[in-house]
Amino acid sequence: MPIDIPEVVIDRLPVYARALKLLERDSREVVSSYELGEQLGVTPAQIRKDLSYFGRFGKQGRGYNVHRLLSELRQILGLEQQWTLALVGVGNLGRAILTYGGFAPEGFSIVEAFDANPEIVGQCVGELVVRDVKELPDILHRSPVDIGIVAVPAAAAQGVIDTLVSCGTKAILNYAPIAARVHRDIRMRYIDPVLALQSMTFYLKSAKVSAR
Amino acid sequence: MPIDIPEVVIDRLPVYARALKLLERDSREVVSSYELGEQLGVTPAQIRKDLSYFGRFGKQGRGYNVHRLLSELRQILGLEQQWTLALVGVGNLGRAILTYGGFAPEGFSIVEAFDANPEIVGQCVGELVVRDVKELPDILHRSPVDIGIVAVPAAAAQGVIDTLVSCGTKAILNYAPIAARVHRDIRMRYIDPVLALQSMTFYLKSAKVSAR
DNA sequence: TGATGTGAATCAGTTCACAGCT
DNA sequence: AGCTGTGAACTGATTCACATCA
Repeated sequence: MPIDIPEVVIDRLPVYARALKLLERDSREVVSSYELGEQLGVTPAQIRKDLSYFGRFGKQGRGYNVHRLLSELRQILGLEQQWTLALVGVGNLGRAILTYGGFAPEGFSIVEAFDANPEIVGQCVGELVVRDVKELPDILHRSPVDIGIVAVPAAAAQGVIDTLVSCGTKAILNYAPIAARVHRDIRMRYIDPVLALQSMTFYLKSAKVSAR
Repeated sequence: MPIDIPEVVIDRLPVYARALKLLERDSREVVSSYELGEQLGVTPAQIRKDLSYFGRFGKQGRGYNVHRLLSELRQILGLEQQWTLALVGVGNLGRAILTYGGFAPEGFSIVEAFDANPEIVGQCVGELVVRDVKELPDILHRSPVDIGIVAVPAAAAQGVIDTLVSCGTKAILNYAPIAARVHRDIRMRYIDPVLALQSMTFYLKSAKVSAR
């Protein structure tokens, strides 16, 4: 059913949901596509068109009921559900991910953590005991997770991703700086601050004169 | 000069550069758009078209000289230069950013760190002493940085971004979960793992059956 | 009056396909 | 023979503009 909806549209829905959450917290009852667009730096037409893929949530002359629209979006995106995640790689970065407080309130709970380093295996980080990555297939076959988080060095990342996929993981959040190759029905998102910086410098270059 | 080149093209160049770096390390002399495309999951035509915005770097019948193309891309993107960054927000996340080893080898050096919490101000993290964010305008006016990194709570983020911009910062890497409003000649990149997860769940939803 | 929802028009990005070079 | 570079064709996304409704 939810196919042939452009992926860019899906990517924007969580942004809308986040803005609506703020509006709801401020007890706003109704919002127009114009106001929402203003807040998000998006055209009103874009918002209306995006939403129209999923239904008719607005009232002409009035706008959208904030609570109603938020709840529709949460339904559409599956944000009402609880999602389980397994983290692979408990170095600096992995630790920061484990202790980051932003996932749990959104329904994302990291239920397993793996590392290859024997000095790290067995450590407690937060609520979790770090497991040996060798046990990953066993553990995840027994109780699969919805999403894998990859925070291992570049050289190990493709292997880890392949293993996760072979355990039935259908979505991966990859922090490793590689262009991973996966079957196209596996969802992949990249968190890659270096890439982000390297594309901005193109625009800075012309302006930049001297070193500090 | 470098205007009306689509932004998506610029975003892909660092990806190409990264792949070329690997090839160079493996002492590969020449690579075709086909092979590069294979490795990156991109069509060869895309690569050739992207590169053609900047020049004719290939040899018909042969492909691209790896070293030459890498060095051209580094030039185009400004990766030969050293870039200075200021971090705002030295909580969990900020600390992870400061200790992350991936920036420095790419020429990005964090030269200032700011926080609003008096318990954090004055602490040493890595090489840096954390400054009070109140001193930020003074310090950055005196010695500006190229890029700001924002790792403060959502509620504080827009204010911090405005301050950075008023100090002449032209590019911002934003880790805060907000849709920031900035003048369009300020470059902004978002690092937002929650958004990434929330768009993937849309696709998982249909498949998901039971809870763990 | 003031907003939505949506076909149609436009704009942007990708892929095709092939001439041309080595 | 093999691959680049690039207009042209195509595909996809955004914006326009307006009928429609509260």
